[in-house]
Amino acid sequence: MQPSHDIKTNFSIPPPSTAASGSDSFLQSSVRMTLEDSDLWKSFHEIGTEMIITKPGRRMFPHCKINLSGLLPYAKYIMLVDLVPVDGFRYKWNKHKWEVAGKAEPQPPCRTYLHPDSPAPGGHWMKQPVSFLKLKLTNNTLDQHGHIILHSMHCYQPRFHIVQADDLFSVRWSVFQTFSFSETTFTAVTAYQNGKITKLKIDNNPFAKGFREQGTNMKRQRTLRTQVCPEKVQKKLNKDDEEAEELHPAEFRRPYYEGYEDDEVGEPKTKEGCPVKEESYSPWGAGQDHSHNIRTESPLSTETREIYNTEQLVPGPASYQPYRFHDFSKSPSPPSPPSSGSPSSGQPSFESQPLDVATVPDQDAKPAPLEPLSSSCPPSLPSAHHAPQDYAGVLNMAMAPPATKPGVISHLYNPYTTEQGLGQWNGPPHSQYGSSGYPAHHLHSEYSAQSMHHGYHHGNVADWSQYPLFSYSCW
DNA sequence: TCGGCTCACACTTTTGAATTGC
DNA sequence: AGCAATTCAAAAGTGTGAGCCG
Repeated sequence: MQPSHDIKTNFSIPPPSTAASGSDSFLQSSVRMTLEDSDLWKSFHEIGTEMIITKPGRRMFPHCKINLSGLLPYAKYIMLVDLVPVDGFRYKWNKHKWEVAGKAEPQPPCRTYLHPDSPAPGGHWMKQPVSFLKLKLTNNTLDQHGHIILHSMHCYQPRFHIVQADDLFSVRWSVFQTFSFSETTFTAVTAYQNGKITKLKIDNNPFAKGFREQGTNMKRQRTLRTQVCPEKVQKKLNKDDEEAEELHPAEFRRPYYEGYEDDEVGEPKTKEGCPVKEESYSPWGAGQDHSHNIRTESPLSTETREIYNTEQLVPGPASYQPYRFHDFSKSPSPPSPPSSGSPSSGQPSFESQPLDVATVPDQDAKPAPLEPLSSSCPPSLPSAHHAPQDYAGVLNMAMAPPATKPGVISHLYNPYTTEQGLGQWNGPPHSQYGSSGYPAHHLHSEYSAQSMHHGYHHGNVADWSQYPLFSYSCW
C-alpha cells in the first residue's frame, strides 16, 4: 500500500516553483515512507479496523510503525502523528455491517502525537522502524494526559508528518511532509462491534493472549458483579450465533473495501500482501522534476496513489492562522462513497474564511441515503481526505520558552510543566507518562472540525495553507 | 427500549529496579 | 569497581460482559 504524501512548508513565501526552488526541497522530496506490518493492517482493514478508545486511553492495535528512507542522515527531524476524520459521518454497527448513523459530532481538540525521539537525526529514524506504540487514543474530551481525542463510532486515519527541524521552534519555518496509508483507516469504538475484529486482535495482540484460551473466557463469565440473567444469556448466545454466521466469507468483505478496491485501479490487487516497491511509484525516484506534480484529486485516488510522493511546498502565511478554513461550499452533498473514487468532486474553495472557533461545521451530511455499509469506515476510504468538516487548528505546544526566543511562550498553550521544558525535545525520549504534567510528545492543536483532508484531494497550493499543524499563532 | 459507554475483572506482557556473577 | 546478565515485582495493556445512562 502506498502512502499518500504531501509536502508543505510554513514559509511565508510565494508558492510558485517551490518544489524546485532549492536543493533542500529536492532533498526533502526524496523522503520515502513505508508502513510496517502492512499485511496485518490489511488484514484488519479488510474486515473493518476498529480501534478501542477508552477514557483513560488505549493504545492502537495494530500500532503505527513506519520505515523511513531518504532523510538526510545528519539533519534533525521531528516525527508527528495525528488522526484526521475520514468523513463527516457518525456510524453504527447494525446487522453485521456499518451504517451511517448521522452527522459527525464536532471534532474534539486536535492533538498531535510527537514521537518521543524527536528531534533526532535522519540516520536515527532510518536505522530502524519508527514505532508509535505508545500513542494512545481516548474518547475523553477533557483528557489531561495528552492522548489523542477521538469520537466513538467515527472513522479516522492516521497521518505521519516528518519535519526537518533542529527543534520545535524551527518547525514553523520548516518543510514538513505528510504521509498516510489508506489501510490504517479505522473506526473508533468504545466496545468492539465486529466480532471478527475481536478475534483478529486476540490472535495478534500479545496482551490479549489471555483471551485466546476458552477456559479463561469461561472463567470470566462468573463475574462477581451480577448473577447472570438467563434472558441476557440467551440474547448473548443469539448474538454469538449471529457473529458466527457473520463469518461467512460472502459477508466477510466489507463493501467499502470493495469500493476501495475499485478505486485502486492503479494498485494491482496482486499487491495485496506483497511488499510494495515504492520506488516504482515514487515520482522522486525518477527525478526531482516529477515532484512537481500538481494533484487535482485526492491523494487516495487512483492517480494519486500512483504518485503518492507528489510533493508540494506551500507557503503557510501566518495570516491564515486566525481563520477557520471551511470548505462547505464544496460539500453540499455528502462525502462520496468509497467507490466514488476521487473525492474532490469539485475544486474546493481555497478561500479562507474566518469562522467562529466554536462553529460546528455544517457538513451537509446526508447519512441516510447512503447504501448500507459493512465496513468500519465504509463510505469514505478513498475520500478520506475530504471530510466536509473544517479543520483548521492551532498547535498548542507546551514548552518552556527558549532563551533565544523569549516571548514565544506567550503564544503557547502550555500543558506541560515548566521543568519539562524544551529539554525533552533535545534529549533522549522521556518515558511516555512522565511524572510531571503533560507528555511532551503530545502536541495539541485545536480545531473546531477537521478538514485537513482538503490538502489531500487537490493539489492546489493555496490549499496547503490550511494545514492545521503548526499554525502560526502558536509560534 | 435500546445503543453506546463505563468499569471491574482476570490474565498477559512489559518495564525497570534490584541482585548476581564475572 | 565496573559492567553485563539475570531475576522479580510492579506497572501497563488486553478483551469481556454486566450495569449504567441518556
